[in-house]
Amino acid sequence: MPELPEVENARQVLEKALDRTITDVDDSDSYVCRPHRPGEIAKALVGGKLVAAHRRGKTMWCETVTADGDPGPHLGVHLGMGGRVRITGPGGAREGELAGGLPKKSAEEKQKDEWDRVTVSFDDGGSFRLFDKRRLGRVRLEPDLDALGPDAAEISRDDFRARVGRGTAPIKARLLDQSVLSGVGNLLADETLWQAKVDPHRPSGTFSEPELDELRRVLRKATRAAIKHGGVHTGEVIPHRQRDVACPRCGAPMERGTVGTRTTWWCSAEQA
DNA sequence: ACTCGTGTTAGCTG
DNA sequence: TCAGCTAACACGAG
Repeated sequence: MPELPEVENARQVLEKALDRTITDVDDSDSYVCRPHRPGEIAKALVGGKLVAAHRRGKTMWCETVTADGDPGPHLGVHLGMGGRVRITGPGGAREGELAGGLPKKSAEEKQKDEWDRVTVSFDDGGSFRLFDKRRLGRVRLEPDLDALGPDAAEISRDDFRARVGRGTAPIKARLLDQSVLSGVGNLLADETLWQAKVDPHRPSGTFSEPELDELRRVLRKATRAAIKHGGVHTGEVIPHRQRDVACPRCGAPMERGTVGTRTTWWCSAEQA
């Protein structure tokens, strides 16, 4: 679920976990905490604090300090396909809603405790948890950011031209490649290409510089709007990713197919 | 019962 | 070596 806008939302919530002394870490889920052994993350963090929460693309990480106030390891957090950040306050009281996922379908959305895959407990009785039904999220020490391209919301015009405007794969696949630029997921890619009236199948190397500049402008606009409104599902075309639905702009049928291994929707008239 | 999926990545191929 | 593609991952939802 989480793409760049949801992760930015989650990062802001994660800031509520800063500057609280860590008393315990449950890192016993060795799949979510791979490649660490159980206890390894706990040993590195207990006694210290998280002091800053950063994000690049869909990856978050916290700076930490040790009990002595020296710089500690970075704590990487990735929400995967459906993870969310959950923060509790002193005494364990809930602090706001889960951050980073879909809007609630119903008021009584299930939140089983066993779906808290990693828990960082603080001396005030509160905690930070990675809530993730599917366990495709990750928590790890010293996450490697080298393989990530520039953040999709920050990438410069020249960088975008050079990184996106090459190769023979479909433009959609290029936008989804986190090493090219980071943060674009399946829905944000569809939204951006629809807004820009670009065929998702078109090879990325065939775009002119003005076309790339326009694509970047639309991507940044769609990304900012999604952050502001609470997620990619608030896009203009995303609600129209259904069978027998017309393009909300021109009325032509929306078409469905697979591009770059992912389910893709596009306007049969404007994005052909 | 069975298929799908808003993400990542190891491994294969040309 | 690299760009591009596929399967696998885990498990709930429809």
